[in-house]
Amino acid sequence: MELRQLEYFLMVCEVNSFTRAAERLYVSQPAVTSAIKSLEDELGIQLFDRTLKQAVLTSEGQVFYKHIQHVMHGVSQTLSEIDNLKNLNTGTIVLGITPLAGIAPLPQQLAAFAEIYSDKTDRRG
Amino acid sequence: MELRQLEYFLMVCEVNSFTRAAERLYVSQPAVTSAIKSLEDELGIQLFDRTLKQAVLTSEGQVFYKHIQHVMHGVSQTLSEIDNLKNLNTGTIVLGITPLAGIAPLPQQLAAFAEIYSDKTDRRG
DNA sequence: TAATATTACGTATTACGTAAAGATT
DNA sequence: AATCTTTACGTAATACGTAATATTA
Repeated sequence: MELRQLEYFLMVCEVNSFTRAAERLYVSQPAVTSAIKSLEDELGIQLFDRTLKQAVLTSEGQVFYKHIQHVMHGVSQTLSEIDNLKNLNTGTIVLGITPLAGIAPLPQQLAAFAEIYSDKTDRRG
Repeated sequence: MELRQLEYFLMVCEVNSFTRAAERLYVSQPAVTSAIKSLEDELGIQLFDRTLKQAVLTSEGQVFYKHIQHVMHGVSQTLSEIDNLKNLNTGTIVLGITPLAGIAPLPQQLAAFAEIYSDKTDRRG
């Protein structure tokens, strides 16, 4: 099971069509068919009913859908948080000071840092 | 980002070593190195500090770890639920009856079904 | 030097697109 | 007939293992 397959799966669920899902994912229809098929094979269940004009979830597919929605939401949140870390919107600064260095230059350095990131710094006292 | 990479990542976190993670995953060390490295490249952050003898999470790695734990737990739950569905431990039976068929044979048929799956049937009235 | 992680490289797997065929209304 | 899905197949990308190299205590 791969995230790519799950992504394709959610898209097919949303648009109820392999063709339209492929369009939105910017891949070919066969790519979607193949991904969903291998997913079904691995899970050992059929996810969609293709007998109708629309691709509609089977009852098992519905169960899978609910779970996978949560999983992919978690993935999204993870990537967002990582992006925040990279942009320094979130983060923790660890200060280490040796006795010899002294604390004399500290206030000035902290002020300089806060100045640079003035729009992003949360000054707690 | 792929589930395989996340699986490798969690294992390295657990054992604090690429070598031991590889052993537990039944793959070679280079496979783990490569998977983690491509994950780091894609995320744009460094997940582990390798300067020490042990592979230890960076601060960003710790954030990623917490999120991914939840994601993978969700994946596990999903697979468990699907297994339950396949084993008929969970499921919904939809009954459809046409007027012509009549309801006369129904009680007998339901009784027969409940008999077969007596250990798994939740009879609600 | 002993233990650990990385790099190099050849092989096998597979995701993809194009083209053709099958299936349902 | 028209629309949607699947199958066939060739190509490009990549996951893996073995072997060699680098790095740190």
